[in-house]
Amino acid sequence: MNDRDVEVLGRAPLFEALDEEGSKALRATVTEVHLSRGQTLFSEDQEGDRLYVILEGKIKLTRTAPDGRENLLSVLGPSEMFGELSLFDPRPRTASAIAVTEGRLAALSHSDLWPFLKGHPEIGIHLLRALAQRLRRTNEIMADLVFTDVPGRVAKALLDLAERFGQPTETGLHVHHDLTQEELAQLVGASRETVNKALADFAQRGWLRIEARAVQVLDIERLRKRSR
Amino acid sequence: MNDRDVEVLGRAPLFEALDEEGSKALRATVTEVHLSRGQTLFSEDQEGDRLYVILEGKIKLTRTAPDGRENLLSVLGPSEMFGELSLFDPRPRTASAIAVTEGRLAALSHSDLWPFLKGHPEIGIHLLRALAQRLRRTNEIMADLVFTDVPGRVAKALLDLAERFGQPTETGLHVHHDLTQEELAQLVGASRETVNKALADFAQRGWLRIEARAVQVLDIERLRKRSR
DNA sequence: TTCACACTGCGACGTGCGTCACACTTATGG
DNA sequence: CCATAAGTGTGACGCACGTCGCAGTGTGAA
Repeated sequence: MNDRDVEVLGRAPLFEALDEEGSKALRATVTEVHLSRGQTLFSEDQEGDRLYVILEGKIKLTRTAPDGRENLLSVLGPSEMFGELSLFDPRPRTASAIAVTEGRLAALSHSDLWPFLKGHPEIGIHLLRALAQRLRRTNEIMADLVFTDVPGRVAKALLDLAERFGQPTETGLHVHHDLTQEELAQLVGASRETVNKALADFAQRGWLRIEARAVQVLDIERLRKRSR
Repeated sequence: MNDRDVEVLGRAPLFEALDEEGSKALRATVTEVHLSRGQTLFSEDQEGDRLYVILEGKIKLTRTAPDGRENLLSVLGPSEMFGELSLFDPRPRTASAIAVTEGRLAALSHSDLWPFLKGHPEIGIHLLRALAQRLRRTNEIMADLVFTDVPGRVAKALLDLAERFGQPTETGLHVHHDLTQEELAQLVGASRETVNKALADFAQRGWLRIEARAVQVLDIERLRKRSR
């Protein structure tokens, strides 16, 4: 693990609260995992005894309905944590984790974490905050599913991805989200075709340019307006 | 506060982890609040410095869209806790809390809770578990919004309410949920009319009988099947 | 370079559910 | 106990979006 990895790890809620000493001790328990695009890290219904922090790349969390249709809970990037629910609430995983891009993860096992948590109660507070934020965000998304139409949800998703993964350029904001339109559709809870039409409409209006697994946002204000 | 209240309070995640001594100390900081049907306990966007545990009655948590439409996040009963998100993640409330029935609550202020949390780290673990469970549940509901049709969601909501508030009788399961059809509709993210038609259809098939703010579930198996 | 397969683009069509309209029934508080 | 409001039941209608079908466009493996 290089210096950059240490920095990325340090921004995860799990490490944020720790001083250098504690952080170093926890890092010592980390295993590194390498994934290539499409590879499954864990699947729904499996027992889970690990928690992950992304060092590099992107991961999607998906749920599969009994009939095989999928929906995407979230797309996560560097410094973000997942798989922790089964640490606090020991049950099988309720989502699968699949690599959207090639990447590397830091894996922390429950058996290492438990004693550490007890020895460092300040982490608990940070984790509670992280979960509270997630819960708020999830409630927000639920409300959107009920009240906002598909184009609006697509606009919202793009803005969120732009905020997290966007790179400013001369012409606008380059958002390399690495998602196929199918995945984007699963993320907003709509069909691939409808999402495609919404994107085409936005492009038509000059709000963005569509690229392979990416968009160039040209008029972020219009997009923002459409998302409300 | 009577013995029964103490017992109800003890089943809340906040008290669950405490021994009699700790529990007693925390109870000493509690203020009791009385509400009548329709009364608002707190509103969206307000600063929140309190957390509540229901002693008696039911509370709904609602969100209001900019255009005034509402959606119901959940309906809570005795021993259930709410308003804690702003304790861990200090921001204005993201939902309003309104009494569905007359009832009584135990209110705990953040300023009393913080030092207590630091002195009793075991509570943190229980709270993490409670939040993890809520997050799982919320993800479940989100998936239903995407994949399940309105009658299916109504069936699911009824089964959930039945589990939490149902009373067995000779003829079936009496579920006095105390919700109007309008509220039930907001809970499942549909219009009042559509929910009414779904209920009428279930009643028609003999799966349940509709009563004022309640249903008699007659064939829980059929209902369960329809919910999947 | 070529073949195969994944991804994108787009029109035709059907339908689940929201909206509107209105009648009827049940609470409730003055 | 009556008046008014709140809640329930049901049909007519339209539209957003899902499904289907197919053509065009990468793109990566051999």
